[in-house]
Amino acid sequence: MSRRSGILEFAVLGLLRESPMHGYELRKRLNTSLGVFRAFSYGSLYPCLKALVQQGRLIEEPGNTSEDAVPLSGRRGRIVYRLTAEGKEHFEELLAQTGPDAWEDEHFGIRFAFFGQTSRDVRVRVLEGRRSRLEERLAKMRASLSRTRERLDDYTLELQRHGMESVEREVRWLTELIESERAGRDRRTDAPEERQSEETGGQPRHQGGNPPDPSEETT
Amino acid sequence: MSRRSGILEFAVLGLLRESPMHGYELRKRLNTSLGVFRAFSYGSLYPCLKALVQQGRLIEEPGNTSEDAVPLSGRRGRIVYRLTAEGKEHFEELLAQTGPDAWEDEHFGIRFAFFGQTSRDVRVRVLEGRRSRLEERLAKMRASLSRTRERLDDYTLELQRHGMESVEREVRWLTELIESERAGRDRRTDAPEERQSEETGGQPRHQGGNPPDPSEETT
DNA sequence: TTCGTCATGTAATGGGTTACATGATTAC
DNA sequence: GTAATCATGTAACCCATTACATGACGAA
Repeated sequence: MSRRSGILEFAVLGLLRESPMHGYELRKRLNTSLGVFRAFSYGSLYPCLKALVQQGRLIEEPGNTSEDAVPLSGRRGRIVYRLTAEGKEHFEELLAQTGPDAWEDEHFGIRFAFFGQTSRDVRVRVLEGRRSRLEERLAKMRASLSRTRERLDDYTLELQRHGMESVEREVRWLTELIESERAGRDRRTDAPEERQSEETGGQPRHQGGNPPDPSEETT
Repeated sequence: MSRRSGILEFAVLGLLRESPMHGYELRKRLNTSLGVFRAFSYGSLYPCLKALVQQGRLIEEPGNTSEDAVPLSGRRGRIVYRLTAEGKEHFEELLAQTGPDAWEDEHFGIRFAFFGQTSRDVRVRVLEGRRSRLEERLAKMRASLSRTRERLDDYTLELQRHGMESVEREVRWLTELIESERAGRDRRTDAPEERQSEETGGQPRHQGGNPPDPSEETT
């Protein structure tokens, strides 16, 4: 019950995979690192966490994360959430999915944000999917502009012009990204299995234990 | 009951002010002219229309819009909606509002789309509101980038970089628009009341009676 | 006669927000 | 001792979507 699909679950699992956190902090990260697009509220976050616990993807642990300073007497309850093995597995399945959802406006951003944990071929597929999605949209916009009836006033026109430019810009951006993904050795359907190491610089995941500084609210 | 505020109502009133239409056509216009951003479905449109009728802002009229060709036997029911005097008044009130909602992502686009029917000072206020909203956002992004802890991987970084560029681009766009609005004579809080005529070319509103061509689905 | 498009509608659901309630801890 | 921030949670609502049901009409 309560499918709890959607973007939030994905983001939560992704962030918790990097390191365990409690809800309050999780929400902040959601609205800074990833939150350029969306801002989540506690009203959605906590129920989501609960559901994930019930599904066995997360476990709750009592407070004091790892900070030896300020050790016990952690503020009130302070429940730290950690991914279970099952949760990890589930997240990896989600990462591997390249369904048409992956390149819709809302999903794409969050997918991209976790590209660091995504295999190269999935990355490329998502980028290409996104690009062709946008190209469809462009075609439609151009068609609608050339339809001379349906006369729009100057403002509507300006709005569409600006919109189209934005989309074109994103297409160029995607093209660059795709090329640079391919540049990392890959003649397409040849090599038995890529070794991935220097491609993105291989940033270390899971450094575990965040600095004791909570940093301020986004307001 | 059923507040029915939101964006849809605004768009519906705005489109119907330009000329009466039936639901099906309305929806198409929603998804082409204005729909660069949002796509509405019948499931929201029809209930909205009904509510507006109940509130006395719209009246339903039976079929055959004004097309002398294909005169009677119009496809099934075909209910044409027309703004009442009260509806018109209500829409004008909405147009005049410059509450902080007006420059949020979702609202701004639709507000802009009806700038043709908006007075210049409101236009400027909305544009400026939007711009300072985006500038706030930029400041926040820059702050979060300079916070060196909170180390993000390359992809997250790239995403934020691209996001910031997009926002900066929109800010420049807004600035140009604001300047060109001001260029239309206006030394700010001086002139008793502007006469508006040549500012946007004064496109004729309300040409009344749309062409008999329904134009195709956006699919 | 069947298919595609036009055309209208409803019930169930979805995925989130707002506002509220609670309380501990820290800084002044 | 009081205000701000940290921290967790719930209930009520919002605004829309999906899937479905219905049916007329024109063209192949």
